[in-house]
Amino acid sequence: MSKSPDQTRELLHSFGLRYSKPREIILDYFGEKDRHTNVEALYEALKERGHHLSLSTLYLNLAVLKNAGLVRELRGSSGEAIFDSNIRPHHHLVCENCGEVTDVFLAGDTSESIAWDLKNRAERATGWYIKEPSLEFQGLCPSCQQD
Amino acid sequence: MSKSPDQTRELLHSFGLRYSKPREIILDYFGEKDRHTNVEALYEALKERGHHLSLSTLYLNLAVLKNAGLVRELRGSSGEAIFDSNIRPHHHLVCENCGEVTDVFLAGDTSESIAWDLKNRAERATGWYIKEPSLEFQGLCPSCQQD
DNA sequence: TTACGTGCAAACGTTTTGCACAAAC
DNA sequence: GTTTGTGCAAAACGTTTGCACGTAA
Repeated sequence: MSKSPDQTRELLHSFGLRYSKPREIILDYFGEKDRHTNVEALYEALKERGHHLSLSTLYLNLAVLKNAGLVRELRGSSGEAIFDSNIRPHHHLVCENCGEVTDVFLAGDTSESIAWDLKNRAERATGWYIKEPSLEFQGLCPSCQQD
Repeated sequence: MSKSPDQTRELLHSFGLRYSKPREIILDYFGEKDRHTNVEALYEALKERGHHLSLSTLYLNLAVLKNAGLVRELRGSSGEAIFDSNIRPHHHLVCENCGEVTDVFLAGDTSESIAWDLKNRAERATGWYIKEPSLEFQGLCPSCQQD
């Protein structure tokens, strides 16, 4: 469900950000469905749709949107940035072979409470502050398991 | 407890690897205590001890030692490789501010069984194979919490 | 003696930066 | 009118590679 330019403008303003065309294009892309994409892939995907945003614009705006809390950043198996449009708390599986990323929402809020429990215990054990009890597992996606 | 060259040679052979002086130097460094280091920091630390190993030698050997299971690799908050000499199952906290990494061993084997439980449930929910139920939390270390 | 490890320098992919111009407010 | 965003090109950064030489087995 893509938003109108005016809705996007309001959304950005409500997060304290200026409106710009590139920001609208990026948010439209992410807003369509849950997506995980690295910057190069985003660049290509937008180009295919006729939107030629420079890589520096993408990097800058992804950082801005991330700081505002509109997207999440995670790391692929070789360390590249991957941006996730789903900001509801959930976990990730990253395929070590092909780089594919999938979300995991475990049944009910149980997985969240387990993650919170781990977070709380780790905080007590170490004195650290843990920002987000979101977990990233390395593994193999179904199709890469067949090798 | 640093090993003698002969012990290091045997250790490497028992993992199917050849002995070399750089491998001994790296293993000695990691063997002294639990360490987390990125490649640049390892390079500098070894140089201070009078060991001038090239970066390519470090990268290559860290990959070799990792594949053999003698060290673990994780990712820092900006995506760089960090190598961990402690290969017992445990979790990590990564400081988003200064990059510091600390190990978390939660009381008893409970945290491991929780992690295994999460792993099993995520595998069932998604069809993925999850290699290692080791978790990496992003957060702030005690000294960076004071900012 | 054969396979493998080393160091150097060059190449590589990803991300950041400096700058002149344009757009948002 | 002032502040902020954009695109380009160049630079920076972490990592990998090709190659001639040295070392382990």
